[in-house]
Amino acid sequence: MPEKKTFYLTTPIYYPSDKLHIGHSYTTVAADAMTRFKKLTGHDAYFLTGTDEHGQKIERRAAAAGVTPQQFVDDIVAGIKDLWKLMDIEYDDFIRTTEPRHEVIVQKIFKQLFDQGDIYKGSYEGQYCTPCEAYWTPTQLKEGGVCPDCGGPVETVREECYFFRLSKYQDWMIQYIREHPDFIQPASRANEMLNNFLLPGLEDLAVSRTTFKWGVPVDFDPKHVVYVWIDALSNYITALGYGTDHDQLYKKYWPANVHLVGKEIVRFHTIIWPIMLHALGLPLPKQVFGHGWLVLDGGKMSKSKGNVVDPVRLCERYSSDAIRYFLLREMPFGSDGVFSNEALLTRINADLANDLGNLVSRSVAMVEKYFDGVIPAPGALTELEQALRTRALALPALVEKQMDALQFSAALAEIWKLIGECNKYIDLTAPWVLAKNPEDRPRLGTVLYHLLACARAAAVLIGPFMPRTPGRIFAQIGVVDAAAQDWASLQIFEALKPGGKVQKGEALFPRIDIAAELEALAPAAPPAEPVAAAPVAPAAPAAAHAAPEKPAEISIDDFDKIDLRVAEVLTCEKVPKADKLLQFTLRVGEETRTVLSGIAQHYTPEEMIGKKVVLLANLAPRKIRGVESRGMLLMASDDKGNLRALTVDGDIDSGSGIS
RNA sequence: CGCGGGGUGGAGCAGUCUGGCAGCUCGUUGGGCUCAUAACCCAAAGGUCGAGGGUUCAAAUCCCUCCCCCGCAACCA
Repeated sequence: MPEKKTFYLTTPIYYPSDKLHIGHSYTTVAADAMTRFKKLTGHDAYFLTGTDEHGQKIERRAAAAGVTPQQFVDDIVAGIKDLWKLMDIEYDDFIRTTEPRHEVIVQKIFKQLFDQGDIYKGSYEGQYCTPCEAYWTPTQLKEGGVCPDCGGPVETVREECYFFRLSKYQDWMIQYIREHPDFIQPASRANEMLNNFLLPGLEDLAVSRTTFKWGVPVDFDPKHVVYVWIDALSNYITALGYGTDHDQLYKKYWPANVHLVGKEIVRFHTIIWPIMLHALGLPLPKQVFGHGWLVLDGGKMSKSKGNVVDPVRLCERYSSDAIRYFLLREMPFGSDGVFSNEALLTRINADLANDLGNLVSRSVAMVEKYFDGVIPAPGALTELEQALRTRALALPALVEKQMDALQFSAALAEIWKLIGECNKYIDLTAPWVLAKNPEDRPRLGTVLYHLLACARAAAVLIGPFMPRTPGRIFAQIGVVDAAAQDWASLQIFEALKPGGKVQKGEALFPRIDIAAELEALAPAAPPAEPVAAAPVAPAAPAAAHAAPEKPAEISIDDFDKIDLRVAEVLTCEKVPKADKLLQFTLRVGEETRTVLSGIAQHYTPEEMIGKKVVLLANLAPRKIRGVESRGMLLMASDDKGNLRALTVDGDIDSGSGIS
């Protein structure tokens, strides 16, 4: 018996500063499906996921929440593990970068790179804004060299810091990518890396920080902590015990077959990580696959838009298998895809309820009705059965081919062709007609047997994608033998034994009333919006849409702090090199002032000139693009991305107060 | 000229590398069937393949120019 082929697969380790959303589920479900598929096809597969728990952001979040960083991440990680359980994610290991097994090795790696001269101590000199605690590059600074964030002065600060010699390996990396066209997938991302980062030249990378404490200390220089690059990326080997004296897993599984990553972090996995490994003298992962994003109707998912999709809610409502199916089926794995509730529900109804669920239901119902639930033996075959068998027997190879290219959607489409064939086969053979003539009874048995046999094959094949469904199908169609549930059994069309009993059960995927569900899924009523019909809406500054929670109740005294004025637009022009900015000159009573507003995508300058608009007049001035903006124009916006300016009903002098 | 992705029936997409009848799912319309979860099956309508030019016997596909959309960056509500 030869050793099983190993297959090591990873997801990124997620940053536990918030609950995860459906996008994280997407990557992880894909990894899980791939792992299950490899295990099903006889590989020794190993699936790693985890969390990247260090860094300033978590340190601050924890402080804001009044807990230690460790408590903070423990809490969120517990929620992440619950989510993976809910979605039937069967990882072989879950690494947390705060675990000692990881931290010790990170220190060791850092030390080794330092000792061999690939990490050196230098200093980072930059323009630092103390109130904002941020460095700015010369190009980011505003006119007059002030902080782009707060408009205050910056100072040249020199911070001691360790650097990793990326530059030394740049040419090697370029050559490696060119010589290994499969290393970065999809291929278009390789071009992106070369053109954007490698060919222009790599700079050495700052790999330590002294500005925060929540990280792995550099053991030989403890005022530094190891920055995210070396800390987080190392997880893929520290989890395997690399660098310890119990490194069997590392020896067995490294190099990884594929790192699944979102397209936003392809860069780190295809430049920094390979160079790190190369410097350590270790082999590189065979492939980094940068998949696309789930994009929402209204654009990218983001907390500030309040359009984050919560996987827990969807799984509880429609079953994790249905959600897993949707994620894997809806779009090709490399591209972006649109997520919408309607698309989800349509998929569930069309593919799972109508095609698959109903096929099992009608097949089982006929066996019960015509054969008292006993699986009939097949008799003589016609071309129809031959065609069905040919397709079913060819299917495993087709699915495997698609899976090896990480084309989950295409793999599922192959399986659904068989399901479609079966539904058509029922129509062509019309078993209910056969049932009326006793002499057609053998033929009827043949037809029903083939339906059950195909359902069995489909059930085995969908297991990696929808782990809960095969068992439910087997129970209904009378598969009890474990030998009829594995990959090898797919080469035996008759693995389903005649004589067994079918058992009609609940609908596998109940059909959904889409209109009603869309209502139910609609987000809680959006906060009252400062709509144009209420020109003097005492609303929060136009950022209301960015805060899904309703603002706290305020008193009239609070409102009195806000100085709203009618302002007349004297001039308006586009700010060069800024997509969204319009620069206004406003008359506010006797006064003239300059205000910038990021509405260029909604209004042309010509449209605005002459309008009487509503100005928040006592907002602290702020420099934007080097121009001081004194005040803010009030805008109404909805969650569809529409934006309209508040104006005054009828004529009134500019400068008039608003209350 | 910052980087990248994209524009294909009403919607969402495949096909483009390697030129050869424009395809899939959903939706719409008509028909069939009654085993089944009002499911299933068949058929039809619907496309200047973003625009223009070029190469070719032949272009969604290759070359050139242009327009538009999205993401990153920048900036902003």
